[in-house]
Amino acid sequence: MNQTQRHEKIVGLIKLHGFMSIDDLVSACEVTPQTIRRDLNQLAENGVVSRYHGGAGLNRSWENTPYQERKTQNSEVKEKIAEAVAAMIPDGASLFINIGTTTEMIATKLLNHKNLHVVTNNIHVATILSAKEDFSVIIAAGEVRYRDGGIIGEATCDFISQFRMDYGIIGISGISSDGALLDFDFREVKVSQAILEHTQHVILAADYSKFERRAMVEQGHISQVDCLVCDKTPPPSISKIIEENNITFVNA
Amino acid sequence: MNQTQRHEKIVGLIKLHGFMSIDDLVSACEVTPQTIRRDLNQLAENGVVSRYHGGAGLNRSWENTPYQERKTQNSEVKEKIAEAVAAMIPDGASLFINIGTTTEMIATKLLNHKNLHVVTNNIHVATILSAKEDFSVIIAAGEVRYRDGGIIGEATCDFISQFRMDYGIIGISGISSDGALLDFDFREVKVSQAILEHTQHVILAADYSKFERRAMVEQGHISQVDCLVCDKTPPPSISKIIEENNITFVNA
DNA sequence: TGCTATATTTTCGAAAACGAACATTGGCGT
DNA sequence: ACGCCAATGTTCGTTTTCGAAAATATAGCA
Repeated sequence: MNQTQRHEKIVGLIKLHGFMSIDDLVSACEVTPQTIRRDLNQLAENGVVSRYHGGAGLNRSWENTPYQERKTQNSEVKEKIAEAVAAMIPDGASLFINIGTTTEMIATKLLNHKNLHVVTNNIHVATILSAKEDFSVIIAAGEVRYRDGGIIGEATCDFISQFRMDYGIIGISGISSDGALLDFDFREVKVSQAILEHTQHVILAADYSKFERRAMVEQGHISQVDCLVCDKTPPPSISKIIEENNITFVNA
Repeated sequence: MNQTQRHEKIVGLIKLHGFMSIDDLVSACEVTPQTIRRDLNQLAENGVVSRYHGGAGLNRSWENTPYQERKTQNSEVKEKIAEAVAAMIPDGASLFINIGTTTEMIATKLLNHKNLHVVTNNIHVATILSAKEDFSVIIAAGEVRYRDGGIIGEATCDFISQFRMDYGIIGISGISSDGALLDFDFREVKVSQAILEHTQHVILAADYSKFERRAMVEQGHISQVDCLVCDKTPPPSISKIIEENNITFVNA
């Protein structure tokens, strides 16, 4: 096996397992640790993998830096929001979870629940939750968006519409001052609308930064949600809408 | 933040990133490296994460030892088969990829291709391939099986049947001596049948061990495939069928 | 208050991993 | 055959990480 082949093999193994120690790779490739170190350093220089003391793991920025950046942006805040949302979901509930880095964080916080029935169009959420044996995880069909693992398209909407769930957990790109929910991709919006229409309790998870963000496509209105979870009290204009529509506000 | 919360946070971060170094966790949790080590050792003892020199990563056996074991079983052989299959797929082709550890390996080998159109019912394949911007990856709907990330069910079949692809890459649980293709889960079989029927060139990837394995459900017959990729020449009874049906045999 | 148990930091010697320098091997072209 | 070059193995001093033990902090309770 030549160097090129070994590099491919190493990258493959790392992608498969998430992390490989030097020792693992030594026994897999049957070369000396030194050679593996050289390989890993080269691969890390090219940005293919991330080098750590003792081995190498998946690249922090898997060709999609913007997504990974967003993922860690505000992660403290998102975590608090995610915990608050997870606390609202009882064991055995059925729920939708849509696209968004916040909803992915929520998924990780749901791993201690029991017997959840989840329908999602987020491939990462599905992967995270499918690790639990007692969960039933159903994934919607459609094209997988390379940026963030979201599944979108007409087929997705049709599929979503077959269900009627207890809870719908939705993230959002932005909220305008008149209470409109905004997003960037109209196909994603269609899916969110379908979720809004087929859910009893809609929980909107949004950190405060969303109130200042503008996005192109209108997805619905905040009056359609039953509960808003945020890290701060929203601006006055929104607060007023929340009161008028009897929306529960949770300050995480 | 108390110990329990920190443990949750650590596990969450590791699940999110695949691997976390001690330093990463120190800055994330704002405690001493010693504390992180103690936490990680505890978590590793409970089998929640895998401890490495310099940090901790996803558990090798994420509650699903059998799957991860299968994944590394015969990995040398599977890799050769996967490379052979990937070499047969031209850039820009459209293809189905079904469930199986071999097919996942094939997916990693396809990452150097360009402009592929992929329909799959394997969530891991979708995750692997969605990292490529120029691929269009479409995932089937249905329940996500916790053991191996396979998507199965009636909705899956209906969805698959909408397409008509150039190549179908299928794995298999076993092949009986009369050439019947066998599997363990009848819902998975339905999906495979749908793939067989809607594909021009069917490529069956099977290492030699499959010829000795028995499984319950009949999925089809080897005469339905156009190409068999294996690491050794099949047993005589199968070889005869291959010749009679003009099936291309590739010895990886 | 003082006691106890648990959690965390601090300290330090041992073990592991690291990188640099050098020796060895195995093509490859002249 | 010869030398060249890249890849790999080997050796060794340096840096990092590890884990045990002692010191400090925190919380609960009589």
